[in-house]
Amino acid sequence: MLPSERHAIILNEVSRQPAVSIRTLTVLMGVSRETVRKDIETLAHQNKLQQVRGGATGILTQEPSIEDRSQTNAAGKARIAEFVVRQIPDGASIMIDCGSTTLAVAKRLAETRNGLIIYTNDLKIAETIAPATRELTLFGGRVVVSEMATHGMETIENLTRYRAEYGLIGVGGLSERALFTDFTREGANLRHQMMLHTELPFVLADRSKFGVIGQVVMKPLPLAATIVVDEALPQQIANATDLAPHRVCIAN
Amino acid sequence: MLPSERHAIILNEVSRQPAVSIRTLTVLMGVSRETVRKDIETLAHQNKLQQVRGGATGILTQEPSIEDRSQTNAAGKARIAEFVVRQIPDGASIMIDCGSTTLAVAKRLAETRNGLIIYTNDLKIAETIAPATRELTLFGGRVVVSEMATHGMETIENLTRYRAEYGLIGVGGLSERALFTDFTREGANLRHQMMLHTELPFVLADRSKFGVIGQVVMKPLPLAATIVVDEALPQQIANATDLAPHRVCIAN
DNA sequence: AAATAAATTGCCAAGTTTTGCCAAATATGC
DNA sequence: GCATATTTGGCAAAACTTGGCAATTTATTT
Repeated sequence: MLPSERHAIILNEVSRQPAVSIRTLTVLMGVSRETVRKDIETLAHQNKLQQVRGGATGILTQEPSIEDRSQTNAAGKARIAEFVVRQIPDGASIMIDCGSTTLAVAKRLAETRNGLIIYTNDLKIAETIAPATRELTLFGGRVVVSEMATHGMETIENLTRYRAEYGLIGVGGLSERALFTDFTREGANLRHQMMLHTELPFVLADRSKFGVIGQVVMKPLPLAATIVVDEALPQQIANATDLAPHRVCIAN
Repeated sequence: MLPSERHAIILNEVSRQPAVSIRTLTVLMGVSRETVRKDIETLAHQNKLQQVRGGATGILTQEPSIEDRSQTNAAGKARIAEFVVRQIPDGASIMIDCGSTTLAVAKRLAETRNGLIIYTNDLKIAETIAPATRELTLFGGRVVVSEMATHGMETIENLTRYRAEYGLIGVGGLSERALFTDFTREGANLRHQMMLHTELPFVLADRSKFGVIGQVVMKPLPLAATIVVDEALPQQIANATDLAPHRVCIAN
């Protein structure tokens, strides 16, 4: 039994089960405890699995990134993600905006769908959803390092060449006075263009966005846009007349 | 038993099983250890299988992730990285090709430089080098998932808008007969364009590329191109006349 | 619930086996 | 007879096993 064979077996085991014990592996492969332990050590060093006392577990793809925004109202974002994913079938073409809310949807899509055709300007989303794609297109341009996403004129130029069935679009804020707002002109412009280039744009706003007013007011949404929130809109916002023509869905 | 017979048998074995040991093959074919080892060496060199300690495995045991490729000749790549980084000052503008060798350089740049202006088509490189950048531009286009980099016509269109002082360009193979080669037409084209859009293109080829012949032959390099290797070129390659006008640096 | 005993596991070092690599000798094919 | 292929032998490096001991976990007793 070659080392590489053993490695393949171990990786196969941890991929099928949450964890494997060294003991199990020794009888399975007919080598000593110590050998198995060192194999696991090697593989752990390569980030192929995680070494734990008595054996190994699969790598936890959930890296605890310093993304504080992803933590904000994570439960609400997960509910929105679950709701939106139910509307989208395998093989759909989707344009995905950057942001923590859309990232939550991308994660869920990666887990439950495949053969997708994806367009995005967010590097992290691209990486997350890559395994579930048939085609993956990244809009080029200047990278805003704090968001790890491309923005600007060139990005929009890139974007306007494409058209997708579904759109997943975030917002900076959603308030009574200004309705949809964003923090940068470039971001607002990009999001608006995304909505224009998708058949069914979903505008995602978890409750941490309620009452937030950004510096840039967004143009009125296309009529096809569906607004998805994780709890009922505050009365003042819901009454805003400009919101009336749009479908508002509460994910739960 | 002819060499070609043995090769056929070995390839047949690795295609039916995940791995074969040298020992098994010696009794199967009735030849010595050393002969089998050299057969495997030959076939591995032709990319027909993968040589591992004690035997061989099929070429597609599992997708050769970027992490794995980064580990082949990691020491050589690190030396190349160290050498190249010494040529590049803080604040320089650099165009970086995708690949494991260029990734090694990007890592080192991130550690020791800052205020860089970076252009790249590789998502992983973008993430790695982001903290050290003053400006970071990603070329858009279709993402090749196995490499996590954009390729194709649109990427080249994006690229041709820019111009940088330094270029870090990888290669698919470097051989006597075909000189610089690549595995895809798109990749070769992209790399060529990158060289045309930089003042000082560094072509990086660690020794794992020596003797490798890709399907696509690259156009002659611009005269400004400097070739960086981690050990002296084999004599046959060094003698190739097309290489004469270029500066060849050995990193050590 | 606390203390103790038993079993499991991690880690280390020494000893054994296997393997890679090199060079010389031998065999094979043209 | 010459060039190439293969085997052989030897050495160093790497991998594997074994046994021991301390640390940790689990079971049992008080």
